[in-house]
Order: sequence, then C-alpha cells, then structure tokens
Amino acid sequence: MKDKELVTIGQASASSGVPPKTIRFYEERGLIKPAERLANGYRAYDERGVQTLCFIRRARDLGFSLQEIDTLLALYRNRRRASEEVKRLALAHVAELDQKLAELSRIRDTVAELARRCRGDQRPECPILEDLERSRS
Amino acid sequence: MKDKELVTIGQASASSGVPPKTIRFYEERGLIKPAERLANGYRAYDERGVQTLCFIRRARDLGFSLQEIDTLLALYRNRRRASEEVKRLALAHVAELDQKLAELSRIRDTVAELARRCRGDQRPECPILEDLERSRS
DNA sequence: ATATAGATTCCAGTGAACTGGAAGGGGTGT
DNA sequence: ACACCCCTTCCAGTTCACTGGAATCTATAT
Repeated sequence: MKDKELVTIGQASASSGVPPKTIRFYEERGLIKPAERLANGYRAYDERGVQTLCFIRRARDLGFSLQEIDTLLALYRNRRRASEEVKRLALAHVAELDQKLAELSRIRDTVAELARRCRGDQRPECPILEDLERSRS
Repeated sequence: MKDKELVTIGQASASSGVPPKTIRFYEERGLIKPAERLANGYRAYDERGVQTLCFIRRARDLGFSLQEIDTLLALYRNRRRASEEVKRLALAHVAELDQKLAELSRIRDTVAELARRCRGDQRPECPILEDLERSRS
C-alpha cells in the first residue's frame, strides 16, 4: 500500500469546512475515531478522514443530529460487513426521510400557494389562509 | 359578532400539542401576542389562538426555527395587508425550502441506494460508497 | 374546611452543538 | 533571537428551545 498523504487539522478543516474546534469536539464526542498523531503530537488526517468530515458537514447542513450522523456513519463505514441489520437501519432512515420530505413539500406548497395568491391587491379575503386555519394536527 | 369560545392554557395545550410552559415561553419571546386574560388572570385562547399554536407546532415539527416561524406567522396573519414585500418573503422561503428539499431528497436517494446494495452479501466492493467519497462540498 | 387540579410568576437548569480564550509547545523565516 | 502561525489541552461561555421547581392564587368537589 502506498503511504497516505496526511494533513493537519487546519488543512482538514479547510477542505471539509468543519472548524478545527468542531473536529476536536467530534472526536471527543466519539463521532469520529481519535485521529492518528504525528511525531509532534499534531492530529493527522488522511483522505478518508477528510471525506468523513465532508460527509458529516453535509449531513449537518441537512439538519441531521449528531445522533443520526452516528448511524449514518455506521452505514457509511461498514460497507465491508454487509448485513441485514445495516440494511434495516438504512431503510428505516429512508422511511424517516420520505416522511420528512413529504411534510416539507406539503409546507412548501402551502407557502408557495400563499405567495401565489398574495399578489399585492388590497382585498381582504384569502382562501388559502382560511384553509390553513381549518387544518388540524 | 358572536362571542368567542375561550379556553384556558391547559385546553389550548391539549388541542395544539404545545405544552403550557412552552406557550408562555412563546408569549414571552414575542412569538405570539400576549393572551387576553379572564377575570381571574388566567390566559384565554380563542379558536384563532389555538390554530396559531397548531401552526407553530407543525412548523416546529418540520424543523423551522422560532425565527423562521416569526416570518411564517407574519405571512399567516397579515392576510389583510397583501403586499409585495410579503410575497417576496414567501417566495424567498419557498426557494429555501426547494433547496432543502432537493438536498434532502439527494441524501434520501443516496441512503436508499446504499440500502438497496447492502443486501447481506459478503463482497467488499461498493460503488455507491466510492462515489459518495468522491463527492465534495 | 380541606383537598385537588390547574392557573400564576419568577428564576434556574438542561441538552445539543458548538465557540472562545488562556496558556503553552512546534516549525519555519529573517 | 524573535516573530509568527498553527498546533496542543482545558475549561468556560453561548445560543436555541425549552423544562423544572418553588411559592402562590383560583375554582370545584366533598
């Protein structure tokens, strides 16, 4: 195997978009495994480590909690031991995402419809709002 | 106008799903306007107030921040003064939601594909994961 | 009269996810 | 030698969105 190209926390931060402080925090929290250290004690990240950070960042941007990312990372990393349990987890997550998507798109449509009707005229009536008021739960 | 049917905070909580403590907190935060009071000092909510709480709860469930809900509520309430500014806000929100939806659905597909391939066989290679690792930002 | 259930205010604490700052070591440039 | 920037640990503070608890008041039931 070729020797890995290692980068410091600052470089890993720059290419992943995760602040150094946050990377250390993730490590302390156990989200990522403790980084290898260089001779001087600096944390060393290889391509894989950086990609993991990118993955986390993307997931965070999408509103996943660190808890959820724990699970996502397990899926992400455990490709070598394919199993029924891993698949079940992934499918559960997909179902959750589908539900979130459905709800999100429902609200999107509501707001879009609101915007479409609210065109700057002065009349008071607004059927969509009345509809919204009727909706429960 | 017919006299409104007023409920206490406990009943408003029961039908909206927002805890009494949280309702008071929302009021203090200025998210909702101070409730009317009964002779005994209890907060009184009418149908509209309860619906506002339902609206907030739904939005919270969808991951909107209280900040964002402030804006959503302005749209929700200001139906009587239709304006270009309100429409602009709504459209900006829709754009934001569309982006969130697109990203969310992208991750959904990624996880779904992961699940589809991860079928319990023992082979190590996983093209989707390699693809995922290549994606940046 | 007393118990209970639910309301009030006020203030403090929680959990998630960072974020800042102090104090000090490491490596390179002039 | 000194500056400078990045790294280290440790610990404290922040923001968001609640949530708990104490002390007290109100309303109804027995």
